[in-house]
Amino acid sequence: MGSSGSGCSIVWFRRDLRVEDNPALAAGVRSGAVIAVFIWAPEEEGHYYPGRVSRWWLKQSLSHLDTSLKSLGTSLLTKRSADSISCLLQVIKSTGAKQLFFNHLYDPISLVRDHRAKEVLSAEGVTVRSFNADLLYEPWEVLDHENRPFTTFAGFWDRCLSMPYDPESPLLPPKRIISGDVSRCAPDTIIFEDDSEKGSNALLARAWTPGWSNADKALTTFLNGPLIEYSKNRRKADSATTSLLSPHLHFGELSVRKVFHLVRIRQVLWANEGNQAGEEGVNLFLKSIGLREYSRYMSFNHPYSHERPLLGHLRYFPWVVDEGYFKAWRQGRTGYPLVDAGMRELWATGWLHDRIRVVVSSFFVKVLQLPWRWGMKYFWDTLLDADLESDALGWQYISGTLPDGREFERIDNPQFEGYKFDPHGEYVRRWLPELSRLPTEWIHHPWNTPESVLQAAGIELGSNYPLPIVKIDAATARLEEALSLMWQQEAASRTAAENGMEEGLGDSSDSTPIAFPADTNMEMDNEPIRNNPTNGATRRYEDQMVPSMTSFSIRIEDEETSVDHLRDNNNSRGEVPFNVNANVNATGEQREQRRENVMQTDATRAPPQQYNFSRGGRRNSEDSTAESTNSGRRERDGGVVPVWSPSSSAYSDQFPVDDNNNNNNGTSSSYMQTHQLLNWRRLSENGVSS
DNA sequence: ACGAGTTTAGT
DNA sequence: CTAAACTCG
Repeated sequence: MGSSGSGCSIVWFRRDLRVEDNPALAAGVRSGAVIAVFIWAPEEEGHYYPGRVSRWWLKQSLSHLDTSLKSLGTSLLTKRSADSISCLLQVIKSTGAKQLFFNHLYDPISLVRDHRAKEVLSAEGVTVRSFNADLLYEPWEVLDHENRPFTTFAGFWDRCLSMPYDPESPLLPPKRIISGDVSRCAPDTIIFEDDSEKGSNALLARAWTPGWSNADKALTTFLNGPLIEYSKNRRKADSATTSLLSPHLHFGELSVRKVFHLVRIRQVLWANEGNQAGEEGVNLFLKSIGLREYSRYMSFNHPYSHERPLLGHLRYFPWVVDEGYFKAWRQGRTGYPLVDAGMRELWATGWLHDRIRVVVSSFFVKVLQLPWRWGMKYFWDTLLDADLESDALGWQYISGTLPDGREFERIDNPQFEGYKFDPHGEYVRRWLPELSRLPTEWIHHPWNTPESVLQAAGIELGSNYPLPIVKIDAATARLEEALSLMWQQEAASRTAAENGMEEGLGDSSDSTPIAFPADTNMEMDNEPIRNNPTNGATRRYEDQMVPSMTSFSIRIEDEETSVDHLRDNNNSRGEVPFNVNANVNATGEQREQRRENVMQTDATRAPPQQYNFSRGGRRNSEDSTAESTNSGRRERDGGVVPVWSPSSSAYSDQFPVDDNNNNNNGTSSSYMQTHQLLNWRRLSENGVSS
């Protein structure tokens, strides 16, 4: 039966570890014999080597997938390599495969690698096709009325929910898979955990069952239960009423399109019944799905956003580089019970309620004023559902580096949040046994608890539970100071730029990020922490400067050019087809075609890489902007243009003239775009669907 | 990333 | 008078 070699196709599994609604797999099955491959190449991830619990999940999930594939007639070929592409080449050579199918990823590393994979393998005569399996809509499908990417979540999500066509319907799993011949291609054994990790991992299996069909069960459970109460319960730190789907979603065990469809069915049902709460819950849940979508959207449109704040002024924020603070935060010894409980839970379980993630990260950035990339990296290392795109988005929101994020100057007080999210202190008592006898009245602020009460509860502050490592009012003052410093430096650098100094003042010379601390492996040493971890630690202010990403060349323009740029730049970028919207009124079949073509086209026009929004708009300050919609401050951190090919680093063509198209006199490409926009409108008016 | 309470802009 | 925008813990 092994249809020997010729003509068989490789389905390259990555973060789409499911057989259901997997377009790449479906395409492989349609075209004949299939070789399913997973390549473990963590070296490619740079310092984002997956954490222990994440690797544990991956291991389980792969073995689950292998079992499913075996029942369908093939199996999963696992390879270990430092370089996915050369590994694919090797598999292709040894099996004679003629096609490669895979599903899209949107993290910066994958964008570059997958683009290269297409170039390299196509050059070898392999047909390469890629698909959307991770999103409701591809990032380039969701544009504003001027065909530019949205810069706020609200705009983005509104658009997603009102697109003229529905997300693709989920595909059924294949009934049978014809196995390609892998007899000449030896599988590698992948080591996902070392011996020291096995013990800790054993506990995980009690709480979680990875694997796509288990994901499906988890989804059903959620839909039939917690979803109705979702809006009610989400205020609580403790509730088991979250969907618990995120790790499944991260590894693509669950199709977000399926989730969306099933949830929408519930929504219609409950709307008909007049179930107000249920409908509200649905909207909230969908919004969290939307944030996940948006994280991919942001990553695609601003691929450096996991390294670098999107609002430029944050570049000048004097982060407190203090590993003592960092350690206290990690160990749950900050002196703020809600924060500490969260950090202990994270450490113990790899899981944290969404609400508490906000609390601990906000504390990290606003009170401790540590560089947010450290926190993000710690989340990456410890979360079971660690997801670079989602976490980058989350941390950027918290850090106030997004136009619709929380203002930076506001400090969330863990004491008040404690009584909001954990009104009875149950959550704190569960994770901080040393406080378990403290009455609810004091549970979220032990530092001003009367001595007698503390004694009765067996607490000695500074000894078995720390005093606050930073007081809130001190933090507020320090934050104010830091912010004014930041604005000063920002202004200084702006005038420097205006005085004709080098435009590209963001490029590599002054742009090393604050390095991760040496012990970023984050394993918690059990050394008891002193009362005040900052004693003796040198506290210094440093810029968190623009990191240099090896794969991209980053350009920072000044304002004048970026405005022009906004209009007429069609910066070239490999992945996005120019005519993405061209057949909006296409049939489903045509749309599928389009879907499959996406990311193969080279003559492409990206939506302008622009981030010139005003933040906090209305409270207009010193600014001179003439932008019609934005009245407030315009950030100088305007267009940053990722260049997709790692090799083409020279940025000679700052205003590339479009050679396929008629020339660009300011609005050229918008002829097409306006044209398409009309189609879109017409389409939705006619209610055409496919 | 909130959400309840309050102010202000818009019709 | 309603909706959007602020404020604030």
